[in-house]
This record gives sequence, structure tokens and C-alpha cells, in this order.
Amino acid sequence: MPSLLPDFDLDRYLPYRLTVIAARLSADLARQYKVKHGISIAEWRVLLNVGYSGDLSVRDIEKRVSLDKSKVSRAASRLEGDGYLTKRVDEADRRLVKLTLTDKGMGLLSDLIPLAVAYQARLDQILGPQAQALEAALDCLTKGTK
Amino acid sequence: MPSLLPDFDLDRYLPYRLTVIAARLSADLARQYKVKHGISIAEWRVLLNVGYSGDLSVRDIEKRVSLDKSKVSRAASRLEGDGYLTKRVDEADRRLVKLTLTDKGMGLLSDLIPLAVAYQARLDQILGPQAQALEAALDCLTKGTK
DNA sequence: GATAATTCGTTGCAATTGCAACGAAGTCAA
DNA sequence: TTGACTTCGTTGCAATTGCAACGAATTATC
Repeated sequence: MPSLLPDFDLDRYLPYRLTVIAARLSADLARQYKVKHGISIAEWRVLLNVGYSGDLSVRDIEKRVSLDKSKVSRAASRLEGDGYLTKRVDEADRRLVKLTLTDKGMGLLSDLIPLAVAYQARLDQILGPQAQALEAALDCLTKGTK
Repeated sequence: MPSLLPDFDLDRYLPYRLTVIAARLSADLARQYKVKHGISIAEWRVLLNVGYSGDLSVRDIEKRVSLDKSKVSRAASRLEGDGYLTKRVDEADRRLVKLTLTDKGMGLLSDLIPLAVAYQARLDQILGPQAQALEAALDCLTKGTK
């Protein structure tokens, strides 16, 4: 196969590899909690962040999760509609909307977390000693591309 | 902050971390070639795979890239419409559609590859010695979750 | 052979998406 | 204070998406 193309190793190309792997892991997992609780990935992320970081604004989540703010806004509205969280205007800065989990939201998160923990454990097991190295490399990438 | 939630370290949670990082890398890059050539990520992936792996069917690409087959199909149609590739029915198995880059497609890919190579080089530089470790860990994940 | 089951690519459709635009709220500078 | 600028969250809209359903082709089973 004659080719005029420059050398390029697709299989080592990081943006590509990371995307493929991340999509597979997320899909694996999404199947579990979507089937069980009808929660989308965006909703799951919002739930998780609000649950573990206390009250947050839409903007806070947008930054943490690199999710478009409209996506966060709509996910939050759905979660509110389902009674999993409440929105209220921040009195200190009335542009902000503080998101807070309800008891029902906490309950849902309590149900979902074990799935995530188990999945992470499985990944750690697969990785063995490489888990540390992976984490370090990801830290490095996160800082370096900021 | 009292919490009834199980312990969970969101910042180390791999499906989440990988997704965030992958999205950022892809977005960084997509901006470059989208602005320059009006190509979407899906189209770029198809172009890349067909260019570097010879003629492929839609199904081949779906498997390699974990892209939904309808997405591949539509990306391929757009690329065909723009004259970057051709589709023809495989005579050996008439269900298959073989995708082949045109000269114009090869030309486009030749333009885009340097961007990708440069980006990868930058990532390798950021990672330094950790690049190897990252690669090994990703290999491990890829095999382990198959 | 017949016919049931599977595979492949496309398409219809409803839902989701990103982007831009917007109103409301806040900040800054004069 | 006023007016220009920025930030925040929502929403309208066109484009993209995933999923299911489909027709055509192939394979498997009898």
C-alpha cells in the first residue's frame, strides 16, 4: 500500500486513545445506573459533585466537570424535577444558584456509589501496580495542559 | 459537613478522570482542525482510520473507534459529499461498503497530520518519562476491560 | 433447496447537544 | 450616580446524537 502520508502511529495517539477508553468505561458504567435508576451521565456527574462537595453553583460544576453550563443547567433541572436536589438563589451573589441534594438525592447517591466503588476496584485490580503510575501521569497531563 | 455517604474519592475515579482529560485534549485539538478545515471529530477519526489502515468498512471503523455505526455512516457520507473519500460495495460480501480516500482526502489528511503529530509531541514533552508508564497502563486497561 | 437467524449500512425520529443570545445581577471606573 | 463591562444561569434553535427499525445480503439449520 503506497502512501504519501507522514508517519503517524494512530494507536499511540493520546487524544484518540484516551477518548476511546474513557468512552468505554463510562458506557460500561452508565449502563448499570441508567438501567437501574434512569439517570443520565450528566445527571450522575452533577449528583456526585453536589453530594461530595457540598452546595455548588452551576458554574462550579461546569468548571469541575468540563460540562457545558447549559448541560449542567438542564441536568440540574431534571434532578430538581425528580426531587433529587433543590435550587435556591445565593443571597450573597444573586446571580448564583446553589444546588443542594435532598434526602431523596442523598439516598439515590448512596445507592449508586457502591457501583462506582466496585467498578473502580475492578480497574485497580486490572491495573495492579500500574494504577499509581497512571494516576501520576494523569495528574501531570491535567496540570500541563491547563 | 455531616454526610451519610460512603467514602468516595471523586478525584481518583477513573471513568470520570479519563473522560474529563480526554474531552479536553480532543477539544483543544478539534478547535485547530475544525477552524482550519471544517472537519468534525467523527469525520477526522474516519479519515484517519481509512487513511492509515487502508480500505475499511463502516463496521471496521465502528469497532476500532467505538463510534456508533450510524455516526460513522453519516460522517462517511459527509466526507464522500465533500469528495474526500469514495464508497463502493465490496464484491466479496455485498453487505459491506468499502471506504477509500480520494487524492483530495489524502491531501486533507496530509495537512492535518502535522497538527496531530505536534500535539502528541507536546504531550510527550509534558509527560516526559511518564509517557511510557501511561501507555503501558492504557494497554493494560484496554486488554483488561475487553 | 427452503427458511430462519444474523450481519451490515442507512434512515426516521425523538432526545440531547453546543452555541449564541438574552435578562438579571454584579463590578469597575469616572 | 451613571454607563460600560463582566459573570451567571436559562432558553431558543439548528445540528448532532443514539436507538430502533428496516431492507438487502449472507450464513446457519433443517
